Amino acid sequence: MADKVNDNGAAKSRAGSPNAGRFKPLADALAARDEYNDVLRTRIDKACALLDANQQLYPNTFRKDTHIGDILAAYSALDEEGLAAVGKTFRVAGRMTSLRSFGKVTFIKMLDASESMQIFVARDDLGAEAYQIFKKFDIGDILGVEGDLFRTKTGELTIRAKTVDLVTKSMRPLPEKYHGLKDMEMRYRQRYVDLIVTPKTSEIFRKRTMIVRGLRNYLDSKGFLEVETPMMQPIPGGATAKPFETHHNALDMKLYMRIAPELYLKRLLVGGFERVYEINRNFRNEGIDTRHNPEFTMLEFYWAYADFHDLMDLTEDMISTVAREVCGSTVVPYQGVDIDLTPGKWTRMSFFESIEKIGGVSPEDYTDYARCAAIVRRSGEKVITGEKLGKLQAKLFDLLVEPKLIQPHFIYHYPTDISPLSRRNDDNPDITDRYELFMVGRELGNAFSELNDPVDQRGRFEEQVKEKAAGDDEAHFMDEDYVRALEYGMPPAAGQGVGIDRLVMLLTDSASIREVILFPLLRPETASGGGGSAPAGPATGPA
RNA sequence: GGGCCGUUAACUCAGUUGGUAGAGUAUAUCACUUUUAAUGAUAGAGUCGAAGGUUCGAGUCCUUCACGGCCCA
Repeated sequence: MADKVNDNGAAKSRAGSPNAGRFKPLADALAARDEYNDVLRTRIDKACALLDANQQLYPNTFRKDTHIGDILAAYSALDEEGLAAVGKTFRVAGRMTSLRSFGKVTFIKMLDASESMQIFVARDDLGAEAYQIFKKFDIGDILGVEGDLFRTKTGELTIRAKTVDLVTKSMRPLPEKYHGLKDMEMRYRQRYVDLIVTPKTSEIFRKRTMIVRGLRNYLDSKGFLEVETPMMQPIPGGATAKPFETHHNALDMKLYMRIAPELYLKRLLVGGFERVYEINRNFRNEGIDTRHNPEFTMLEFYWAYADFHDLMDLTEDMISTVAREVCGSTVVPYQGVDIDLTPGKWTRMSFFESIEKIGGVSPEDYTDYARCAAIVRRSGEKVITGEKLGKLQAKLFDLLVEPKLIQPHFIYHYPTDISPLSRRNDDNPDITDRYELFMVGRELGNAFSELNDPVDQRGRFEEQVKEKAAGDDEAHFMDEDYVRALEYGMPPAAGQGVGIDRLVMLLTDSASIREVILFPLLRPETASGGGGSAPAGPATGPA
């Protein structure tokens, strides 16, 4: 099939090469996917020619001694004379991302893990033979360069190459240098390409790491112990969500991917750990949109001998500290709006007060089942028969209040109906000492004083089991072992969950959760569907 | 699950009332020893997401499907 495509002269030269056979599997695979175009053919021809010239394509012998970022940091301030006085050569390695050739002299840009900088490659510096080889290298190849520093006529700090070695041949072309990679699907599917050509993308993921590290440092400094609890659970608990199911063969046992670590972390409070946290993945078998990915990262932490008021103070301090570390300010821009995370500026308002003041629904309406249901229906949400008042009120809140909470808000005293793991308020058993944290119109955290009365907890689980039986597949399971743990006695405590992906979205000004997850879940590629004609994975069944 | 939008060269995008498919970048060849999206010349490169339909004729109109994006539930 490949033979039928018009070949230019270069391919004919490959036909006579002793190394041509090495590339046949690649060419065949590309042809089978209808990807075998001129550009790829030329790359193979050039790679073949390099082999013919005894040039290894993937040597692991070059060793760099300097990162580009270190060179820029140390020498950006020096003028031409200062650079000449450095009297040192540097060995750098990275990907060639652009190339401007003037015949006997070429400027390239090299990108390594730290930064990008210009390299000046002249025939007279390399020697004619090495320069001929260099001219076979392509944009996208990983090169190793040894050279010294100088400034070009336009003043740019540049490495003058004494040697240029091929470190890794790239067989595929990079996207266009000016417009970059715009196709969202390809950016997500081929994140490796996105990371090469979109500086903003690698910046987001560096920041993500800084954010997670900042949270860890903060909690560690407060005496919290990081722990790891099961991701595969026989009884999924700790949240209202649909779990993924899986199966353990040797034990012939149904297992669920966890929807939250909560119940295990609280078992640790029973066990005597007084401050614990976990940062890890949760899995929820629900829809995918700009703020939901089936697997997402959550911070949960539990603090004995504290209550939800203590948590609010800690949360303000923790998030503003991380924002300052990562963004340099406690005021961060998000999609055109400045969000003020400065401690003390976070609004604290009760759930019902927010429904009245922000949602514009009077107590006569939201405390009356029929009126509440009518407002929910009018706002476009369904009311399920037998649904509890607390659930309707929560829907009211979601519809009328949440989208309006742009600046940080702690909304506290949630209805007990929808808070099966929270401690009841001492003065009013219908509400709990629970809050949720909102900003930019979405939930960022969920926290409460923990319910540690085993009798109350058993009753709440039983309520949930009834709801599950009535068809609510998000309702909680009964967890006898958890209740048994409480029966041993769990110290009074408060705990919180923080959605890390959403926090990263906020602190990196990202509109979609997929921008802050390296490999967001996508449907498998198909031969005819988007994202280029890339391989269909094993997940793709017959049509 | 519903609505809207997108899918054209490797990348970024044009494509008129339906009449044989275009540009820039990239690639190849040539020229060029200080460029910054280098420049100039020449050339090659397309299953117009897939499958049906309407039509003398479909990138364009219709239907279904796939993948993605945004909004809603």
